[in-house]
Amino acid sequence: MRTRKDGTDTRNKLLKAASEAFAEKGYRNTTVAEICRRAGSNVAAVNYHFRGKDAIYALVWRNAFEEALRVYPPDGGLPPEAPPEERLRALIYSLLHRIMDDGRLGYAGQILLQEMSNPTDVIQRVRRDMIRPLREHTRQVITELLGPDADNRQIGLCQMSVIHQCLAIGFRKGRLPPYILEGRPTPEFIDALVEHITRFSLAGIKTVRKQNKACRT
Amino acid sequence: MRTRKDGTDTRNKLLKAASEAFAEKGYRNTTVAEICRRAGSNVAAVNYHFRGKDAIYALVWRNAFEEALRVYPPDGGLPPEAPPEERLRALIYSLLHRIMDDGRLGYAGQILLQEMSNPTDVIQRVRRDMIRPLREHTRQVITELLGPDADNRQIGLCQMSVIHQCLAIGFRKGRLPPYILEGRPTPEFIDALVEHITRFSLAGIKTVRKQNKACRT
Amino acid sequence: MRTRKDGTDTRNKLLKAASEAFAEKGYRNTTVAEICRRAGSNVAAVNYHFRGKDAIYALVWRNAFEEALRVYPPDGGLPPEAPPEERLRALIYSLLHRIMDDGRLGYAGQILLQEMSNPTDVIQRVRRDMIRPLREHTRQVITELLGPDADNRQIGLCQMSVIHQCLAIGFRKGRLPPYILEGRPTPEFIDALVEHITRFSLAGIKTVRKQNKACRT
Amino acid sequence: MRTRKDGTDTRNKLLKAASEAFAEKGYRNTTVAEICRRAGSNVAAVNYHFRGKDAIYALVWRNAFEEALRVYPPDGGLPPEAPPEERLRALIYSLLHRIMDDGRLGYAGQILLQEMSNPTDVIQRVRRDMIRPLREHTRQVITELLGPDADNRQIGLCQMSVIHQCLAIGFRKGRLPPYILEGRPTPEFIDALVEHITRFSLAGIKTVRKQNKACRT
DNA sequence: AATGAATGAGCCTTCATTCAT
DNA sequence: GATGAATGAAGGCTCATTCAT
Repeated sequence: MRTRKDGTDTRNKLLKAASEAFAEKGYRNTTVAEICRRAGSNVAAVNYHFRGKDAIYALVWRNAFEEALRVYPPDGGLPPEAPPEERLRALIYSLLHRIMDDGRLGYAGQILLQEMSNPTDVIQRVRRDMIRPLREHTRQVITELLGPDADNRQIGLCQMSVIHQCLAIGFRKGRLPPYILEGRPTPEFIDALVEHITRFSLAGIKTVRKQNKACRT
Repeated sequence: MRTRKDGTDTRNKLLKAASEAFAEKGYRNTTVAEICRRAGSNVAAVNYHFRGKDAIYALVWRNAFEEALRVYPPDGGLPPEAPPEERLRALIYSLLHRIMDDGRLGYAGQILLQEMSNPTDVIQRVRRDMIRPLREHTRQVITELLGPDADNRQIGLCQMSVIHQCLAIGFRKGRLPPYILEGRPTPEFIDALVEHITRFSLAGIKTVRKQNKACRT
Repeated sequence: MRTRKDGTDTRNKLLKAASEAFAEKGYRNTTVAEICRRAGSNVAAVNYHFRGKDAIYALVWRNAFEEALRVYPPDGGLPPEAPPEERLRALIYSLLHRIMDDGRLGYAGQILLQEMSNPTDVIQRVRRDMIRPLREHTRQVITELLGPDADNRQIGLCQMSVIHQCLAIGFRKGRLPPYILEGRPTPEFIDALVEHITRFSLAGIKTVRKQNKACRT
Repeated sequence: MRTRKDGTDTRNKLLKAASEAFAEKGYRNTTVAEICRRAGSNVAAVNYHFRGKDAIYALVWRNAFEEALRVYPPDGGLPPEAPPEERLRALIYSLLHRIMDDGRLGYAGQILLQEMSNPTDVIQRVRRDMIRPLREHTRQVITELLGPDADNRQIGLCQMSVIHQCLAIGFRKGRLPPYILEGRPTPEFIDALVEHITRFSLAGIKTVRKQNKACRT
């Protein structure tokens, strides 16, 4: 005999099923029917509990994003007065782990990754809104590192240089050449990555800064 | 009365139509029907002349890639003996233009970009095969810059750091914040970008090299 | 804590909500869900209190019909001995107002109109049953006007001629050409209409009557 | 072994199947699937040959309308100089037959009727455009009958009075009381109807005209 | 008395591909 | 060599109704 559940139950099942599916196959290759099947529900379940495919995806993505930020906060627990070098490292650490570590993150990392390498126009606004604070934070750190003489364009370019070194790894995840990483990413490997990107970027930023001073003199 | 074409004609029309369409809307949002309509052929033409959507896409992408490489060779015309710094700059110059300059490239740049920001699993192998030589070339340059003490992982990581700074711009194209670029990318802007990424990367690479020496001593 | 209602409350809310909805969008374009939403109840309410969509619609329509008849009785308050010409005018007056005047009728007029211009097979029987007395009344008046020589078919045809001139206006309501009516129907306009249809019909009926006499002679 | 037909074949089958279905059940109660089934085709056939349900319906309706007009032209073959009384009769004859006579009209009459008693917003524009000339014609005849003193409103109202007496019969078709008509409408019955409506209307119109003269004097 | 989660049947549409010509 | 009619599989969604609570 079937028992009518609480409703939260099915909803959560759906959410979980959707997370799994989206993580594995991305938005486009996941069908509503499959989500419902995985959740043991009827095809109409997604449309009942959420508004449709788009809506449940937006929710799933949002959850994943928030979960990732909760587990790996971008400031790494450092106070705003900490030296910007350390805050840069923390920031890189956070970003890399959000993308790579599915150990503690469950599907979250995968979902983020899927959206990143296969962007959907379904959540454009949500995504932009949630990423903005992160960008502001990064910008702040880089601004400090570049010093008072930096202009907006320089800040923007350095920001891109830093962030995309991290994302690069994400894109490549699972397709990394063996001499960089064998098998799944270990914590040690991620730490090594953090180290590399931090040093590389700090050197780059300092160069830009130096060149600025030279110009000004 | 219609002239019996020799088949190359229709084929080329299809190829061109497909290029246009894929450039504008990407793989997934382009329908076979539309390609054929643009080519003035019937819906079956793609399947007849090629094997199907996947096949024509692979071909189109391949052509775009080769065209881009022809117009902007990665070595920038420099001999292999040129100083690695200059060859790095040439390489970055080449990559950036392949992605951003649709003036001389026609659809090619757009197609590459589409695939980059919306990767298809349809051409994975083709893509990997064609990119490999580029990677080898980059690797060579970076190896020289890092000096004899660098290990494979370091080389790989620096390679990623460099390449993905370039790709980042590609991803963002059209969505760059106004203080970085207003309107469409001008040659001057691309040159500035080349400059930034080159300096930033050289500084990063040198840091890695220095740190290696320190270790060894 | 919510007060346990006695059930009449919710029921009435549903009825009112349904009236609104049906008046605005007609039977087919109104969903059970919307009715319940408007009534502040849950989706099952309609099925619980009534039998389903059909049943509540039948009820709503019946109510609207009765309300309209109450406000605009077909005899217009005239005694049965009043001259048939005046009773015809009263009858036309009543019918036109039932259809057009939503000022005093609330949703009733709209609902009647919706059903008229978009007939449902859901309430066929109810409708026929409720309309029958009206028809009898009209028939009586027309019979008197036609005189003793009229046969059933003539009576029936004249009845249709009269009634459908009125309904015509209803169908057209809101889509009347500007030289007939600008904006919403005013009482004066409706009066003018009553006048037109009455005169037109009386002339028609008299003609039929005269022709009958001629035949008989 | 299946033979690929001409294409016109299937298209026509679909058109015919759609006509049947729409005639029997109206737009809303007809499913694309059923049309295709009746035509012995695949569910996608309608979308392939036409654009979708709406489009095939618009076409079917248009065909029905034109067919009806072809078989029963509104001027009944009379020259424009014929006395307006006769032209009115012809017009009524034409309209009534278009609606009632499915003997010579096939599904056309039914389809027109369906749309009339269950209007679709799918073909609003098409419908209005095709009906306009008819309206103009009717207006012309009535204007002549009303004489030079009639104003636009009077013309419009008389037009409605005339037309809707005809349509009334259409609405009622199949539900006519036995003393008006038993069984299916015979040509004789339709002729009698034409006679009734013509006389009734002429009397009405003359009354309006007389009253006008009175006013003017 | 009332709820609301859950269902299932159905609908229209899209699209890559096939096949007879 | 080329066509285009035809297919079938799938997809997202709507909605009246049911059922356990």
